[in-house]
Amino acid sequence: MKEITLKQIAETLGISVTTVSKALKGYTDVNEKTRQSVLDLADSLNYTPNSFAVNLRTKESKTIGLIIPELVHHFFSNVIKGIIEEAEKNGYLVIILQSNESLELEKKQIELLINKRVDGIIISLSNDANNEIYLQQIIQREIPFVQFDKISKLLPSSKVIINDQKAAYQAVKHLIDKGCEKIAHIRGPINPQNAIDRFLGYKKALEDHNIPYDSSLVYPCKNVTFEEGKQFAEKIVKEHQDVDGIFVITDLVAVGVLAYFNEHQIKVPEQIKIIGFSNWFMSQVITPKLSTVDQPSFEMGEQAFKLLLEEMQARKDFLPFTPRTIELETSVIERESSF
Amino acid sequence: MKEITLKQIAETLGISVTTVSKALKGYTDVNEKTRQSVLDLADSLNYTPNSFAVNLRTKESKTIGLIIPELVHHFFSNVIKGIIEEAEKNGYLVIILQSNESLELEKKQIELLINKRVDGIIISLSNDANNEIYLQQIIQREIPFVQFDKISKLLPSSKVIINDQKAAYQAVKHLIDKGCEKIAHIRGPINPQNAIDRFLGYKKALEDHNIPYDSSLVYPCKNVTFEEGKQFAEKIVKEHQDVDGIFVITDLVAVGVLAYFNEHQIKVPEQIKIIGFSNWFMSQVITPKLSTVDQPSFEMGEQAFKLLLEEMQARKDFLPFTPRTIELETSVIERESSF
DNA sequence: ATAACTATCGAAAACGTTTTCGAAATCACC
DNA sequence: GGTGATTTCGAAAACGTTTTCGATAGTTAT
Repeated sequence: MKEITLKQIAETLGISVTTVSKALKGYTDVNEKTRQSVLDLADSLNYTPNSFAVNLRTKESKTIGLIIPELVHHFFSNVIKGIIEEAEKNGYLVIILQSNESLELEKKQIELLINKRVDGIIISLSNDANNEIYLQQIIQREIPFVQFDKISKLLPSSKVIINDQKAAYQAVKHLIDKGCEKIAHIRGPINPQNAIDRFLGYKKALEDHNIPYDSSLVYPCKNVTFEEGKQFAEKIVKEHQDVDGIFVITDLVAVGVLAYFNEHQIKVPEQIKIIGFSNWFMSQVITPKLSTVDQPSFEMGEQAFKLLLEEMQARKDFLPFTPRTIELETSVIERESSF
Repeated sequence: MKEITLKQIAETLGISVTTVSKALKGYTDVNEKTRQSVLDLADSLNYTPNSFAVNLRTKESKTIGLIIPELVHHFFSNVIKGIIEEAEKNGYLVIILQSNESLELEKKQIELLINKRVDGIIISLSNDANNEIYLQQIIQREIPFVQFDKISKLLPSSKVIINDQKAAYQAVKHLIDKGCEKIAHIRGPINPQNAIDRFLGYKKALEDHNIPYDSSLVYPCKNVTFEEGKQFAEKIVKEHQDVDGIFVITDLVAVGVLAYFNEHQIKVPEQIKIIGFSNWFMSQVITPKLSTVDQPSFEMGEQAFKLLLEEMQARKDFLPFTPRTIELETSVIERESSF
């Protein structure tokens, strides 16, 4: 039950640890015969290098950290999947942590990862995060670092994003094209960049189509939940009887809106048209099926890891590295809720 | 930008590495004055121990591995969340891998984790896994090991499960109580233990209520998807016009069934009543709302980690350890699809 | 004064690997 | 047979920590 080490192999073969190590790592200065005998013995003993020792020696662990606000979430699940698969292809493992949208926790998680000495960090910020010291610290320590989705523009790191403003613009334009003339917006919280951008896209689409902007038609979520969707739906129809379209920050909330309308016999899309964001799976199975904006979540994860890998390799080779930003395409998906 | 080490602290303070280490770790044989000076300097330099060296020295990494069949999955997302939170409370980090329901990948992932020398492994098996060598290997190597949800009874490890047979029995009994007399079952794949147990629960419930079992009413899924739900729904109504109830292996598939029925004006629950399994979030937002069996997924994750921790600590203290199995409670949730 | 403690420190080994550098042995060539 | 090149090997240092085991100096008891 003892662990197999280079030393043991060396002793049974009567050679030095150095030679064993070299044989296993494909160095050329080892005789083909000894090389084979090492390989054979290592194989029969099921030898695998002690990763703790390798980490210490090479100063890397082939492990990255990932921090997201919320695990039980269709969009983030897909991103995680993309990151894990791409990481595995390149020999990296992924440690996942949750910030639960709490600055306190986010800070703690980052410190955990730094102390753990992961080779790199990928993060989607919690709602209130912006340019905190603990985030700058990552960059000061020259830890490879990629932001995605909910980013801080102030932090000079690589980023994977969509053009939220443009995507929102297209969503709202879709409602206008369908005949909506008074469009409400259930927006995300005040701070996150993507909530701001989607709001700006909403506003711009109205302006470009000569619809006056009315700030009382904008409802900011606090927690971005299904329940909030129901609450805002009620508020909207009570405060503005003539609203005929709603653009919602994300599908989960939009589904809440639909649920309220279904319960209160408000016809969608006849009376009010709705479009969500992110293309959650459930959007296509509810009644009526929810129009939305598709966001390439899996690909976002893949790209995030690729950017991180670029930086990790540059740092290892002492090459200069300048952060890159990748912007992925989105598309409006028209379903029953906006026919 | 250099890493702070014990050696550096020792040199600036003019004392030995040993004393610095002892001061930081609270040994009693170090003078209060030197102790304070060490703590102060370490603090101002933001010293954190190099985890690679600590791992090597202590032979543990405070990291566990988690393998699940599929990340984008309401049930598993919740379990993961439970595991991560409980792990973090106890100072452990979690590496997550996906088997994608492939034996090949599952084997590879386990080898990755073993080579990584994680302190323990938690797994929910892929559908075809049973008692493979690479699974036995975990136990032979005495790596702390916990199975949950999709388990192999043959592997002597701790387990966190529900009583699938009982839960299925109650689901089917619920349909019978509601007046169903010809109940079909869309079951999971052939191999997984929980699919088998749910099927047995279905059968037993029929028998106990004097409803003849008819194997042609049982439809086994291959991939357990939304699409399969739609396909089987069509098959069922074509092959058995008089079916008045369906018990479905999991909500995702049940939602597919509902979707087909909605599209083809088959009234649920009037013509056919449906009950799913697992209480996915979307079940409460579709029309009609889906009855289901609630499974405490988050708690399952918590318990899984707790069992793993028990074993990790026992092994560290060279205490004997006997695997334990925890069985969590389920409950039928009655919604519109079975009124 | 000596003996026996106590308090405080540090040298050194150990964890298992990687890599540098040089030594020894073999070979080729004139 | 001497020179230089090539092949093959291994000693040793290094990564940064933890822990054992003495050593020293100071203190108390006799």
